Amino acid sequence: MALNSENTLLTALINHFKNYFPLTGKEKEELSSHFRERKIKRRGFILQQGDVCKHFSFVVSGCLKMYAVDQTGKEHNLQFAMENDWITDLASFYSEKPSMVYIEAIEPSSILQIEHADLLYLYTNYHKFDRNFRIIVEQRCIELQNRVLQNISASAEERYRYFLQQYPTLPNRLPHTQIASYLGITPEFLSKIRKDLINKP
Amino acid sequence: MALNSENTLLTALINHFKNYFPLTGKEKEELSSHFRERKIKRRGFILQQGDVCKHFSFVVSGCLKMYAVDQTGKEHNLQFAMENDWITDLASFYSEKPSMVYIEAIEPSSILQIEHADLLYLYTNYHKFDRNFRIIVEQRCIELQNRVLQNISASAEERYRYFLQQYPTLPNRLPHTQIASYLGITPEFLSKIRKDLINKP
DNA sequence: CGCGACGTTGATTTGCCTCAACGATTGTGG
DNA sequence: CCACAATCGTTGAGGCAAATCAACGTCGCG
Repeated sequence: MALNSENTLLTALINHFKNYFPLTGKEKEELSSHFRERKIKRRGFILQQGDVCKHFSFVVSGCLKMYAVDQTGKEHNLQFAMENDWITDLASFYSEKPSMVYIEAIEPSSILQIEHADLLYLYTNYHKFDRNFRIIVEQRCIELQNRVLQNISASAEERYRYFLQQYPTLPNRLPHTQIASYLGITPEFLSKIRKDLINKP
Repeated sequence: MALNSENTLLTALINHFKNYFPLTGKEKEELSSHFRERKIKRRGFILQQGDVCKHFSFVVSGCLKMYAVDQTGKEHNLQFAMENDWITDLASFYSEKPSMVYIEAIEPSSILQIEHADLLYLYTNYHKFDRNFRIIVEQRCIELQNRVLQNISASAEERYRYFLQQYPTLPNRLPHTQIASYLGITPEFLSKIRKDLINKP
């Protein structure tokens, strides 16, 4: 498949890699032959609990969430992925064992997906993909560690303030109950926090 | 520096890499010329808040902790690193900006450290180091995500049980107050949990 | 239209924290 | 080697942050 200006999804991915170590022409071609475009509608799943996570996904537009469901049926949001984010269940993807989580579109979304074997092919044949994905995962690691720090040290209100800083636009895009689930609090309590924040910002 | 059987610290590191993509002779030599051995005594620091984190460290023996200190002076443990673990403040290490955390030895420890520029040299010249560090960071990512899930979905008692499963030997090696700090609860409350667990296991 | 998701409010309960006190242990300097 | 301080683990009383449960109005959607 030739690269051309009409292939807008792929150009978003190529531009994304410019933030790391930019790709050569050949590497770009490999992207186009190993990543597959997919449109996901609202409430569509790209991974369900019990299935093996077969793809590493790049979000071109829209928004997805990854979450676990506990014994009582409650959902716990682990990650939101918007434009230019990556999302996958790393544990299931590399081990090829059944996943414990769901990945679901919150908005109609366009994504680019690569399969496990194809990504290994890119890793094996191109140093740069190993490097760029190392960096991508490192950044996710930093985010996760910050989130752990918040969780073990900060109150619900502080965590919400931090969330607003980190994702200023998200409260406009998704229901507050989703944010509450991400923060590890109830929707009722988040409602109270937001009321308090209005009075004393 | 020649490789020989007396170089026990380095052989631990080489053996560690056998879990990933094992190193060639040349790559092993690069390890020996870019990693530096260091003994850290109990309560010794390899990183203090405000300093730039200059090293990526591999723990050969002993145990270290990484923690943040909040406005009230309380410590919050982000990571324990024991034999064959890696520890660094990724955010500071790659950005070369001042760190927000401390890394301190809990036990007398032997570690191997590589500096930022030297690690970049290995990344640039050896595909395999980019790959192996990608995998190391991915595994840390999986751990961190599991911990976030625990934090947003489980009670203090459940988190402690999970901790015991994950690190069965740690409670013998370090004070419970350190574990409480890791779990995000007070030492007093952990004491109560442990009392309850004796009665109903 | 009517149903189901959402946001809010209030009353009540509970998980966990704070503070204070106490032995037991560790370790450290004289 | 001892004495004394510091750290640790535990217990209990009281308080607060956040959950639970129930109710209600709103809105978007089939």
